[in-house]
Amino acid sequence: MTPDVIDELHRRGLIALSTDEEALRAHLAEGPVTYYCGFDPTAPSLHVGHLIQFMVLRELQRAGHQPIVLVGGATGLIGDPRESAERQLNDRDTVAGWVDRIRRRVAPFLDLPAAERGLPAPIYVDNLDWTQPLSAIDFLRDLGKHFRVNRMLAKEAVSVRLNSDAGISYTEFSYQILQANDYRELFTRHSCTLQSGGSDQWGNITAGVDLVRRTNGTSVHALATPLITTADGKKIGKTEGVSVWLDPELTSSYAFFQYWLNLDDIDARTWLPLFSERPAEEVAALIAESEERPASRAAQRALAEELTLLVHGPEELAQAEAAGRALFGRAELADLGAGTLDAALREAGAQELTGPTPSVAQLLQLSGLVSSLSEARRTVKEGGAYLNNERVTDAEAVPAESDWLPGGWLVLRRGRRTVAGVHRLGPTAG
RNA sequence: GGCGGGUUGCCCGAGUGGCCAAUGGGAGCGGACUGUAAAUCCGUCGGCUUAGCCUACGAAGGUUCGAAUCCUUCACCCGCCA
Repeated sequence: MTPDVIDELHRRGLIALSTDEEALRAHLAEGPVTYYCGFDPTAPSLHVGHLIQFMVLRELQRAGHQPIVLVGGATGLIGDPRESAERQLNDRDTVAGWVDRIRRRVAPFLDLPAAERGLPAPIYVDNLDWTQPLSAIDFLRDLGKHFRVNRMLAKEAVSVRLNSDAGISYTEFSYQILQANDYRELFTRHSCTLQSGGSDQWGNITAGVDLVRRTNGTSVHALATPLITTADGKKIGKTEGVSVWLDPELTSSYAFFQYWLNLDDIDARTWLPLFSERPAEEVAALIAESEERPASRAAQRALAEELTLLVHGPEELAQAEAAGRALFGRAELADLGAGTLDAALREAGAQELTGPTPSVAQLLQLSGLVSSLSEARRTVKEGGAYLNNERVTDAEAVPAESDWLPGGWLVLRRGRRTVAGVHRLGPTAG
């Protein structure tokens, strides 16, 4: 018999909040349970923070339960209240596009285990399907009657906003009703009896639990993952101020791999159980290794490998690793084969150049390492710009013919670890 | 609808006629030290054809030799009253 799912989720630190846990445990033990987790399309892609939800979904699937993945085509149009400020509404076409894009990228997490190991294949739903047809009368009579404004005001996200200068729009205030209704719809349509989500969603999740109980008389269940932050209290998944996305068009597999590899020691150790599906003993061994020999970056490496494989697949993982070795290894750039260099730089980020060779400052801007010429000049002045691994001292200097590496490459680097390539077409002779 | 308060750079927040591209803090970025880590210290932090110029202090007008700072109108936010 497989170990109890709830125990396993606890072991990994994936449960921060739960409705009656013993009742849930018993419910899961009775047989396959249909459960869901929702994702709102607030951007073209999910980011690494969302991975934690898939960890929960995968554990439950592995235990034989039936996953439903909801993409919030409707709730994405309304906006979940954030504590900071009102959201900017996105137009309908944009949101619909994001729904498609997110759904496509999410498929491998649950479909693959279904195909490979005969686990229950996920059901995909969009709450636009049942929210769109709701009329104002339906909404106010059939749903609104079940909600006490007093309780709605007490939800944390709402009360924080009420007490802030920003206030809260009626639109966002209504959000919890829609999410609650999702749970009710999935309960009636698919007998869904468990919802998981982030602890920041707890208010919305319990609103759904309450609604189902009130309208159907059934006690359904809920789980929430902890809010994952770095040791210094920042949100997961931001690097250089930029989100780390799951979509390879927004974050390359190389950048994704590097994100995990560059975690600081504390975060790598605390996050390892959360994100790694390795057995408990292996996880413990990796943490011990990381503590004894931090320079081995054992925990970081394990996360980078495992998650790049999960999100991007085996070929992409191999390339991301090779690129990192090539660009950060001890080898001289000139000694790398043209093929290796080519692959590495294309992973790291490459720009094509046509026409005469511009100055170093312009190359830095072209490569995307800096966003303006002023910043390029500043970076050079600060001693943070490198051409082919050699520090650049004159921003206006133009690389010589002899600087072009085999295959037509210039390797530009900003700071210790941000690398990009500039490639020119045609034969390098000339 | 009335009265009062507010809107400054990525964020917080000073600045109430010239010395303001704008104090300070945070974030970010770079350097040193390291292990492609953290901490620490130092530097930097609107743009450009960079000893100069341009654009910026919610928006639009106006006063002035000169405005983020004064006046008018508009928009939005907050509070109190109706």
